[in-house]
Amino acid sequence: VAKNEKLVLQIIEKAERPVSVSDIRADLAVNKTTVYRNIEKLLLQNKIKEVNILPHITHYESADLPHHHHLTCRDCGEVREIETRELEDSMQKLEKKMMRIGFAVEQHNLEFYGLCQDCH
Amino acid sequence: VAKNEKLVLQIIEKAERPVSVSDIRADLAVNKTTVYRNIEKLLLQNKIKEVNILPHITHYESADLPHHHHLTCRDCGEVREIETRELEDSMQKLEKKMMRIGFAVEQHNLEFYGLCQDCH
DNA sequence: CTTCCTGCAAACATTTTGCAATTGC
DNA sequence: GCAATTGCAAAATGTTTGCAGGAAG
Repeated sequence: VAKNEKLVLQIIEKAERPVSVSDIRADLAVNKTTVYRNIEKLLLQNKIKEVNILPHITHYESADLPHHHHLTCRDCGEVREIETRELEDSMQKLEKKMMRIGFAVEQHNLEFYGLCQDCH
Repeated sequence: VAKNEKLVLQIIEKAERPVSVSDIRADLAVNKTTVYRNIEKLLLQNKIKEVNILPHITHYESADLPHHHHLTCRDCGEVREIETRELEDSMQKLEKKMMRIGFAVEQHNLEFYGLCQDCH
């Protein structure tokens, strides 16, 4: 396992919120190409996941985290993880329904946007 | 109301699935800057909505459509609208819970990805 | 005449690719 | 020595901005 691959993974795992490529580069003095390539490897190994907490900038988080979704403040950008246990039941029912119409759901992406307490 | 603004809106409204800027440009021979600027106006007037059916390419759809979400095939890219009425109840409960912890949810974004019948 | 709209070129941001140099077994 | 990893420059996308010309009222 290459050194930078390990370092990129560590940065993603230790962060308390999803990180972007530029977040990683702020912590690790390597070429951006190297970052992208290591992210690709980590995605293929299912060690990290892509998340879309904001349009146009892909963020990544550890794949070891329990299933959850995000709450992002449109003002300060704060990101909070949110438990959606109740929702997952209805979600699974829905996905089974989709299966019956021939669509095999592999993934869902749920993001909440709004204003946090401080910005409100 | 400018001519191109109206034309962009018509393209978005008549499409049966969310369209990207390049989809619009394939139908309308105007500069890309014009498309982006008209989209911005239409968003401000709440006539259209941004949707993230795929990473890295913003799509738009009419804001007149009833609230719904999308099912996107990762192979052929087919997009289907999906009723999520059951889900919206649990979703609203969740959003009220978030409100109680001081987070005012303004929007949620829910996308499903998988394989359609043909690609399966 | 004045405001709004458009096109063009250039800038920007994110991501990808080709190639040559380097590292590590 | 060979395969995997890296850096650099360049390209490919998607999006934004400044400016000048043209359309519309």
